[in-house]
Amino acid sequence: MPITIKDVAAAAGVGVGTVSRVLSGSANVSKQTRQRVEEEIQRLHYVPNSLAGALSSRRSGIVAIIVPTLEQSIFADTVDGAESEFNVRNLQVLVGQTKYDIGREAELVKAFLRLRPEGLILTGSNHLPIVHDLLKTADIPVAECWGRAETPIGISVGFDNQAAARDIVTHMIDRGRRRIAMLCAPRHFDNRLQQRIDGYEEAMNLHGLEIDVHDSIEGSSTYSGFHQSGKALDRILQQRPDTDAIFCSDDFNAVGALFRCQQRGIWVPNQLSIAGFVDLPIASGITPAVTTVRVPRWEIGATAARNLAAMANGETIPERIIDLGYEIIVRETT
Amino acid sequence: MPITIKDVAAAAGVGVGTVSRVLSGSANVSKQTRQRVEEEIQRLHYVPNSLAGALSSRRSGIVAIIVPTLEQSIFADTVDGAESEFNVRNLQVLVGQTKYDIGREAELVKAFLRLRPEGLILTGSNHLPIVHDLLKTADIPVAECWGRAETPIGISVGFDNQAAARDIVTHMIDRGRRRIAMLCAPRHFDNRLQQRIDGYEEAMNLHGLEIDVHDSIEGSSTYSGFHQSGKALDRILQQRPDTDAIFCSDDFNAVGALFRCQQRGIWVPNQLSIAGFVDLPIASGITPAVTTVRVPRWEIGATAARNLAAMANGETIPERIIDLGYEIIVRETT
DNA sequence: TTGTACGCGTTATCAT
DNA sequence: ATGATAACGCGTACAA
Repeated sequence: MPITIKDVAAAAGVGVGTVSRVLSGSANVSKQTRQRVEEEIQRLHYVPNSLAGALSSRRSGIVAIIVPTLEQSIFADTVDGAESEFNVRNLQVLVGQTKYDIGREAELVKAFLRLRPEGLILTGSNHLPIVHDLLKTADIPVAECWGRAETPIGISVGFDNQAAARDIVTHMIDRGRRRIAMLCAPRHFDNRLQQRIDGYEEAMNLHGLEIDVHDSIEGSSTYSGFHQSGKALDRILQQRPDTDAIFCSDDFNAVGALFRCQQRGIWVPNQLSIAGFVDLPIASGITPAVTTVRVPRWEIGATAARNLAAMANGETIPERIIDLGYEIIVRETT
Repeated sequence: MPITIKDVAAAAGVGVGTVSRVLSGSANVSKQTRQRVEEEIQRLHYVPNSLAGALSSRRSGIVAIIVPTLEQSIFADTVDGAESEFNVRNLQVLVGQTKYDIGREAELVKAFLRLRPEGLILTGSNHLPIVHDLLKTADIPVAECWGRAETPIGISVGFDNQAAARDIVTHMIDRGRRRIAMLCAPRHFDNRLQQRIDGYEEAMNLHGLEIDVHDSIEGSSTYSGFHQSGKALDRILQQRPDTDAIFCSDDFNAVGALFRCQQRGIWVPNQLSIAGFVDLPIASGITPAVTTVRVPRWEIGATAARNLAAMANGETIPERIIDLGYEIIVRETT
């Protein structure tokens, strides 16, 4: 019932090979035949079956990207970047969300691999052993994102979370703060947040300051609003009223803490200094604007996509570890 | 080189048919053979080729969703919902961003259709004619989202944008506001924003009030921060200093306008009333909390996915037009 | 319960 | 420049 390349060939009075050549833009087709074939393609609304093409050519034209979540626009921006770059290269993009579950990541990898993608983007570098096995035998270009993997499966595209955290905490110390607490989002099965904690501790230790890390959320539930960060702020100040600065593992928590300060009449930054991480639009939008670390979340996806596409075409990538850097954005909260 | 079902069959000493049955969970396989086959699958890290399977079975296990953008987390939440529901049904999800370009949408549809998806989710109901043709001959389940299409291609999953806008503007009128301006995001090629304008005008006309619609951004560039909404607010108040309320086409613009008010010392809601649309986390997070229309953005994706999956399985859907409704959330800015 | 063989819709090779 | 035909890797009768 569905119309195939044979129907087109028959209608145009040529062989299937010729139609295939027209479709792939091969030069070895005469002007007239090409036009006749193209007319039939139009007329019959013929849509080539890529599944069959992929099976034969061993190139699926499919790529995949797996992120923790599409909420909060953090990784969504990475998917945005990847999709944008893949799109212009005629690569179709599969997405999957792990919801911070390393097991679901493995399931997604397995499912995607069946579709024989020409490249795969993963978030972070903490994967189940089976994922490593699968990826090794699949032998396709792989990019691990958002961190700085020392021994990446394929390539690594991201930035140094620990150094970024260290730098922004150092900035607060330079501003005269001494009792700096850290407000941290749920760490799930991810190690990027741990790296940020490490960076915080690195800076604090270097200056002989006391470490004080708090979870923004009790238990392991997922982030659901600014009020949670506000309550976490309350807890911190209750335990240590002389806290003079708070480093948050992301802007959401920083903004939530800031709102709570405004409600309680705590003067930011004079009484309390606040810094975030990621640099979401809201960080620069609110007053006072939030000091934060700008991370290249869109570029991470875009760069990973570009490199994967190149590798899929047999090109060789100069650097296996691509560090896109970060930037300390000093605003009004510090 | 890559290992196929034949390799597994040979290794397990059975026919390919048996391996296929094991893979599909068919009951007609003896315990022992099944186990032997499964062992070999494990040992060889065999990953079935879905491209071949799809070609043979005529079921790709692929679905696709096309949204305007993944920025701002508005449609990203819809993709989140869709992915979540598709995922539990073992359907792999292709995503595409139109970037508000109706032509890019057509290209994406064309490209996705080659992969023979079992379902397709589109945003809105304004498509190029070619898209209608393609979809008609493809004959697959299609869902149009975020609006309330009267004559959907397949099904429609969303809410009544015009009624929602009308209701929230009516709410402001009920609160005693008379000079209500509308601050509108770039309308691109989308008609949902036009429907919100229609709703605003409907409410205003009903009460004999004067209509005053402003673009949040000069030209057609895309939204890039709260300050743009702030400048738009300045323009509105400059032209009509007696404006006593502003209805914004989305929360970003509402929040941007609110921030500007705070900077300028304009007392919200007493001096100026502000309402948004969508109900993003920031609307309830900031102080004063923003009155807005809560729209079921995650549910839109999830519901579309569930119904598409059902239709792909040959089930019949009771309603072609699924209206998920909306909710006026009155907070502190009105 | 199991194996065999055909067909799915392409691409690619080889003649012509 | 073009046509015929063999893979590609799997599902699925059908036969055994």
